[in-house]
Amino acid sequence: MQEKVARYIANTLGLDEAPAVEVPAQESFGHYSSNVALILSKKEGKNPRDLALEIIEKLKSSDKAGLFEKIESAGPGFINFTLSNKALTSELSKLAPQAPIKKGKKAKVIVELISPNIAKPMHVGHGRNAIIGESVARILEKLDYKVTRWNYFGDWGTQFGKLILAYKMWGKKEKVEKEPIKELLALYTKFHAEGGEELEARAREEFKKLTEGDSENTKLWKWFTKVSLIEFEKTFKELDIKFDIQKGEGSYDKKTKALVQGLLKNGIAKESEGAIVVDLEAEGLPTALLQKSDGVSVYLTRELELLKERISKYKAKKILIVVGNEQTLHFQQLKAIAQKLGFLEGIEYTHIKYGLLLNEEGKKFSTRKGELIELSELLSQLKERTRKIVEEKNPQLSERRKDEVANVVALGAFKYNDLKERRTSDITFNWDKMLDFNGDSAPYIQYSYARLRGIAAKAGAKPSSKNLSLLTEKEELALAKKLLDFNGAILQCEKEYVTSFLASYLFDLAKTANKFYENIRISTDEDKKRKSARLFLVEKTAQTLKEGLSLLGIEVLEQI
RNA sequence: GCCUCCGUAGCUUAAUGGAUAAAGCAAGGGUCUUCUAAGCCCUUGAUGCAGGUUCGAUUCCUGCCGGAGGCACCA
Repeated sequence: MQEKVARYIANTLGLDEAPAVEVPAQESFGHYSSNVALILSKKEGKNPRDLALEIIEKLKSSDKAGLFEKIESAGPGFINFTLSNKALTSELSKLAPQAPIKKGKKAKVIVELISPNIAKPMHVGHGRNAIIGESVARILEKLDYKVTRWNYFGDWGTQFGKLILAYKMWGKKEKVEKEPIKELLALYTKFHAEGGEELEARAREEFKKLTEGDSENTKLWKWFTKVSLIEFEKTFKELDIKFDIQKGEGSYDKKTKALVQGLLKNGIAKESEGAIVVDLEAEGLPTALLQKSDGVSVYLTRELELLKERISKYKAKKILIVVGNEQTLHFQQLKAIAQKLGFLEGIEYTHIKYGLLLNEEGKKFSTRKGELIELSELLSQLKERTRKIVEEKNPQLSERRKDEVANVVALGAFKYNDLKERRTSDITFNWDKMLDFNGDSAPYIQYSYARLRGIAAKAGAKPSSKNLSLLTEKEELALAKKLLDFNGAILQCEKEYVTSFLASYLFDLAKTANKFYENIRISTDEDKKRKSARLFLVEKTAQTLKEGLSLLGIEVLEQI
């Protein structure tokens, strides 16, 4: 909206040099004004204050001055505009129906949502990863990109040698079949408890055999993978996430030999202490390891193969990897090598990073101490606690209804908690915060949606965009203005792959809507035309809240 | 030791280099004969320290202090 006005003003005034006019992306001037501020950046030879005054003069004498109710200078370099109600409501009527944003033009995007480890439970961090990734994927789809959601799971490495050995020594088939991940984790933990040089050596031997295609080990490895994925699937379903492709690291291992040979041939890689490395000093990065001295590939090398496949086979134009901050260096090395190889011509390869989830003491959760909060456990606890809150607040609902509300509210709160924050710095896990359903939270927005739906259902009239000019109360105009900013919030999210703009937009919209129906009674409005116009506002707001939340992967309820 | 991220109100967070630094929670006060009180209204309260660049710095640069993460045979 502001951009539109800015462009309009620039056109009116013949300001071709766009840099002279800047418009803030976010409003910072009050809750209810339909003001638009222009900030004039310094131009050569011109003082911002003089420029502001000059523009105001031109605006006032222009033929379209009637679009604005107030045009005034607000300090050096600032101009305040107040859009006239007429201009505002005419914009609003264009929202029915709203034109979709065709920006992506079906370009192929791969989003790596999550990379869980086989035979280990997913913890809260994985949830954060998937929630952020899914929301970014949905936002890109909304903008007309063709998104492929990817689960690149960890099924390779020495720890699988340990697991295979542990199973051979102590494993029971029935137990693994009954509770796969729990049992496999127990075997892995037992292995570490027993410990010792000899066991470690034998585990390395088992892994070596697996890489060489030993049939018994391969069979076990495939089995562990299969049962783990079946169990993961339950959690993905709960989170409402579906993958287009699920592949493990192991499937890229064999090809790495040729890749490493090629890198050695063209001089990108070299030998060092029996291992094969890439020197990245010119890029300002530490040396990267490609192959261990025992000839086994590492994570980085397998990911290079993965990247190659994503570009050549899947024709991806953008590849977005959602993974925590702590892998920044790894990703930088990966990207630097890919660039040396010429993989990234015309390809965007981005690390969407997020802050670590820390325990209540502000430290990284330790796997060894068993501190990790399991995702499935967290989700069921969350639902249980939410169910109690529903029972308290809305005892009149039927039992089935209470379950449904608890599910949708609990998941919404959990997801919103991760999506509302922009920062890449670490966040501390906190039950109370997650269960706080007041204020800036998904339940607040879900509540507002349900209220609006309730009003629409009880109004006894139909919405219409015919007489929007009858909307003159400040709460109505504020809501109208907010509605116009939806697309802007989405585009802003896309720019930096950050979901917080949308989340805070939706919270703002819900807040504005709350003020609207708190102050303006709709069902008793005797002016039928105005009532229909108000119901149009109600309908549009509900639609926008629903669609916005769905871009965050959050559902709404008609009743709460 | 080196590199990266971070430091804003009692707590959790917001602010393309712009206006009087914005919210939520917590605390205190008010508000349900009227479309759902998970709501609405009011009050209290902040940029780690020291410089620099700029008409203007929470934002950019330098140093210091404090926190977290990473740094070739793990992923």
